[in-house]
Amino acid sequence: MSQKTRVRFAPSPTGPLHIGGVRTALYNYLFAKKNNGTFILRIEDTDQKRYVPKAEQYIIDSLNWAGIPFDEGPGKNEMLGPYRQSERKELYRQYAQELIDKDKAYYAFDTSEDLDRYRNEYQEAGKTFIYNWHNREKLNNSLSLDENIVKQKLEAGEAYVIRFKTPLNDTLELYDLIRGEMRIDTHTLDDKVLFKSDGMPTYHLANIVDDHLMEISHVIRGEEWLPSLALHHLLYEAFNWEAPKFAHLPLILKPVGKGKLSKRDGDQLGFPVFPLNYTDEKTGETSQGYREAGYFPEAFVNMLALLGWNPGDEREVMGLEDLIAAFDLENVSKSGAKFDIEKTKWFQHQYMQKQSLEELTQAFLPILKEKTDKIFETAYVSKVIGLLQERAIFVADFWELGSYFFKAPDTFDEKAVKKAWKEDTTEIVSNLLIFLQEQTDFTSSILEENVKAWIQSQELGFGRVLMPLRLSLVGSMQGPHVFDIMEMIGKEATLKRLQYASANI
RNA sequence: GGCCCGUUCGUCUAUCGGCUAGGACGCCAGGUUUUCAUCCUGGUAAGAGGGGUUCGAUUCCCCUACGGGCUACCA
Repeated sequence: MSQKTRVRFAPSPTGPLHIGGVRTALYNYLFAKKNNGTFILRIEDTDQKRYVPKAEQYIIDSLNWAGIPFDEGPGKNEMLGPYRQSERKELYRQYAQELIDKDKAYYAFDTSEDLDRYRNEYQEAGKTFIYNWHNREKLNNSLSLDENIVKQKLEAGEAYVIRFKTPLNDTLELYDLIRGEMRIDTHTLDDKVLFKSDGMPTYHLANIVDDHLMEISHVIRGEEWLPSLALHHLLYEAFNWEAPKFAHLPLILKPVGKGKLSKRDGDQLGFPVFPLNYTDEKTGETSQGYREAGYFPEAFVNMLALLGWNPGDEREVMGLEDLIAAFDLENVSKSGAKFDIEKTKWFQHQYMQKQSLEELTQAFLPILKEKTDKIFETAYVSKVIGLLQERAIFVADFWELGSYFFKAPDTFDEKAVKKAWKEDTTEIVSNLLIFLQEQTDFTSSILEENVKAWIQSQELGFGRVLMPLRLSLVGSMQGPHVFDIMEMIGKEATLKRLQYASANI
């Protein structure tokens, strides 16, 4: 076996990749890069019933957006391909046959209906039906049937599956890089189907064959596979192949309540569970993605990395390079992590502060164009963003936070009016207007000095002037320094807004 | 039901037998901003329960409880 680190992310193209899947991909990516290894994408499309054609492209787009592209996979550096299991179909048949020849597997002719019936009967009797050594001699398979009859059935083209012949009394000592040692008694295992009657392998067979052929060194996958580890271990033994090392990642759980995170949680609690927008072709329903919700991929990746792993010190805001340098399977937690949208937003806010004005301006320009027909100079937009950046979480916030830089307020916040606009305010504002009209310099600092001096000369409180002023310019009691706003919108707009407010409040 | 995995503040986590149990998010209070937010400072808050082992257990072992996963010709 190759000494090189080779890991794979092996999703099933049955729908959009959810953030748990992205995190599995991310950990694989980080582990590969940390060890100068190769990150492989393999598409596990062995379930023809659940196959969704566009899901593969969605998966690839998601990885690219997140900044964790694969090194090897469908259409890219295909040295040990093909990387779609449907294209490797014939391969699995050979390996299934090899197991039969070695007496490690057998043909089974029981129909799904037969098995359902057995399961129901057992359940009614308060027992559990397991297809294994308990009863395989009594069921319809090549272990119980006469050799000639089996031959006849096969030649007649009767439908069959191939099942693994689980060894009887053995205690397996399994090892997981995250969880350590485990013991499993093989007599509790069932004879899993390896090869289906439709000619496709099941996950278990395809997985082992491909990981071996693709020279995978480490299998890093979700905890839902932990119960299958014993079978996989046995399969490697049956083939007489060296098994890769395994690491089972904890699951991402619902923010509230019980169980693992699902699409429903996102809908109910109002946050995305998918990296990119996804429209279900059957229902026509679109689920929002992190990208479309306005998250930066760096923030998204940073949040996911820290959900179930830590760098061993107290750093939290870490770029991809930092994550690669610090990544270690030993620091992955053993227990599931509840997803926290507030913490996710906090990461996004952190990355918002790191963005350059140029990048933010380019990102905001299209949004601004949608909101108003007026054309603004790029330099002006950049200045506005500079004033708003520290309070923004998303690029779209620049409009919510600063629409008054681009258009005069037409309504005034009721509570703010109550607080700021007293009986004598209209008179004060008309005096202020006269004073402002005389001002030739609308530079923020100079304006501030002059206006404050004027307020004092009028023997008024600052609040009685500054609050109505802000309300008139902004429409509510919020926003940056009021004199910065005046400088930005200029003298003419300032006077107009004061006049409008006086007349309309 | 059976099998497997897990269990530290509300949440994400640190601690790998010596603890005044640390950090972050959230929340609360104060400061800054004569607005709001940001920001700064401070505060709140945790070892599931019971047995062992040990001079000493959050840390090791066992039991119970709880949580999670699997139990398909799905992955």
